[in-house]
Amino acid sequence: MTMGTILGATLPEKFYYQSTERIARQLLNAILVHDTETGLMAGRIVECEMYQGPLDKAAHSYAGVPTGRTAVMYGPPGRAYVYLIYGMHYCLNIVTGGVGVPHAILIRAMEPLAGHEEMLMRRRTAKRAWPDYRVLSGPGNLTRALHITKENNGQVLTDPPLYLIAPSRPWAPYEVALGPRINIGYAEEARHFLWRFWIKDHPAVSVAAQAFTRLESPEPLFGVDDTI
DNA sequence: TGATCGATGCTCT
DNA sequence: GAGCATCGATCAA
Repeated sequence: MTMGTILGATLPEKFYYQSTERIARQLLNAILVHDTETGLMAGRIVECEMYQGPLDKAAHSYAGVPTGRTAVMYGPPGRAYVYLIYGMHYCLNIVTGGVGVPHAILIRAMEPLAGHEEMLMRRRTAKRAWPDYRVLSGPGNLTRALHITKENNGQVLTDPPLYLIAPSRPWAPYEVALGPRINIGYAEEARHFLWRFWIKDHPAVSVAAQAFTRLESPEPLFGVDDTI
């Protein structure tokens, strides 16, 4: 499969003005592209988690006041929020929620579609190599493979180098699984919210907690037929 | 196959 | 100064 057969239209700005919950479900239909100096890399999003501002004790924006790190979340939606965690891993979020409403969606896993060699090279360590289908599994792993860093923080997602597109043809049928988010045990009642979405049984979903609490039908991608 | 632990630096209190 | 939206190596079984 070539990129020409995969790539469809770039998701427009108004895609990001839908509710965070709707965008999270639709992201499971979308493709993230990173156009770098060393080549174009792309993957289908298969797992994500939403974080919804002051109502959500797990969110960086829970305090409700912008800080140096979280300022991007308070700005217009459709931008990248990238932060460093545990001193060594970057995590990529898509800002949603509208200006002043600090929501974001963490991308946790993707299915590789283009740039496999580049991704595998970036993920390789001294002792291990990963199978192709797991090269973008895990929030820290996918940023490493796709070379997404602090440099991407605040970038708009409607233009290169980092942008979201619709596939040029529908994906195979799938079910959407919902469950609690990963590694937010500190978040009290919010740790029970079913704010993690993934494609049921997809092999690229991050290893932990495949067990789902609820199943849903896919959410059609915004305007895929007639609006873009 | 699963549990544990160390790495490593930034952000916010 | 404490803790973190993680990962990979190691060790036990």
